[in-house]
Amino acid sequence: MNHEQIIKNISRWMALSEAEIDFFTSRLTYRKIRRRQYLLQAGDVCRHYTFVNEGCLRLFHMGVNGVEHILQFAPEDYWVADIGSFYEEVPTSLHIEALEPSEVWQISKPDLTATFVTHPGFDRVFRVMMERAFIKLQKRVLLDISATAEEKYLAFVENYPQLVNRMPQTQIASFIGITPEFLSKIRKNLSRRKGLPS
Amino acid sequence: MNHEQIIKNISRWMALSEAEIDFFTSRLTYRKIRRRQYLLQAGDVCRHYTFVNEGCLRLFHMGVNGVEHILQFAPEDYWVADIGSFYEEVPTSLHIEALEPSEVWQISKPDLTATFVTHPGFDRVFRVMMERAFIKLQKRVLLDISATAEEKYLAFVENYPQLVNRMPQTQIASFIGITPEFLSKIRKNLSRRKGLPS
DNA sequence: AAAATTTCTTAACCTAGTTCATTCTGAAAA
DNA sequence: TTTTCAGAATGAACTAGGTTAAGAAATTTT
Repeated sequence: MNHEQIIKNISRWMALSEAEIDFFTSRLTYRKIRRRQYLLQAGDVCRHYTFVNEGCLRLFHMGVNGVEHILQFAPEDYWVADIGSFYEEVPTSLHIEALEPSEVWQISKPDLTATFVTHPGFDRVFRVMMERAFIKLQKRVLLDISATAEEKYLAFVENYPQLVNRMPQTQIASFIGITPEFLSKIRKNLSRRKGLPS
Repeated sequence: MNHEQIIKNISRWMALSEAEIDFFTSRLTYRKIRRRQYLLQAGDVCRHYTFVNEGCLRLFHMGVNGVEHILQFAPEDYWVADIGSFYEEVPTSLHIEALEPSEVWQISKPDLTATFVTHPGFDRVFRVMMERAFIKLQKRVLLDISATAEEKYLAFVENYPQLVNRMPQTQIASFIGITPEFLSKIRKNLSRRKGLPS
């Protein structure tokens, strides 16, 4: 429960003074979360920005038919929130759930706003964080509209190597936008082509 | 060639003082662009943030086979840039091209940086702009991984009503991620189902 | 206003990916 | 050690969407 990881994370984007770090960390809350526990459910307002210190969360949408689509995996060192719901304080249509027992830091909107007001440097930190997230998402859109399922899977393997052998295949399929059955086929093909040494 | 539109655009996110507006506008450059003219080509570094005052641009990717995929339409009142290339000053893999004769405001990275440094309020403006863009893009990802081609088209009609009867169908198809032939089918189906009054 | 080019439509055929049903596997309970 | 249960694999039948090609319509250019 120390701040090391989260400070390292935000310092990536901008040098921060002691005072800034102290102010920010004093506003954080630490939470342990059980597997399957929800941090956000459709209909709620997203009240916190969440930083994952350990474990893995997912941000997902659930269709009328009960079909789930994963918008974001959030393993260690990732931020997750429904940004629209958080800033506008409107009900979300998404869910955030722990896929593993996890530990997170959270900051509420009032506390984050206070941080922005008293230490404007954080506007820049969060601007740059948004830019990175945007660029990543844009690459994903390009894949989604242009690539085959196999290409999308290979891109996933490249982008989230730490998750490939950690998440059930059904979750990965739900992130890529294909059925688990088809992902199974793809994987078989790939391993057949590569040839598994005895 | 006055600043009305662009000032209105950025003021949406935050109240700006006279001084801030003056500083910012003094850094802007106005350009008229012919149809088909490129503002950015793969291999170049994206040197400007571009605001569209009139006309319409597109940000797109061109695959090896020559197939184009549109990441963003930028009609009046939109901003467009390859954000990654712009901030990192690395070569882009994207193109920005005018789909119509257009008129734009541009700001270079040095000028935008100067703006951030002397008037930190602009960090907030651009953070909020990024957030909006991110939210929109996240909705698009959800559609891309979950919806049928018809649903994607109907969402496009809802999101860009001003473009539906203004852009060639082939561009719309390239944004949605389907072939123009199939979009033709979808449109026929829709108009048949709706029944066109004599 | 003719020529040239781009865009749209249609239709026959093709395939990547889905659906559904069944079996298999392995880890956790008990 | 057996039972349970979620996840993974397999395969057959199906369908959304792609491909190709050719002609018709619309726009741009001259």
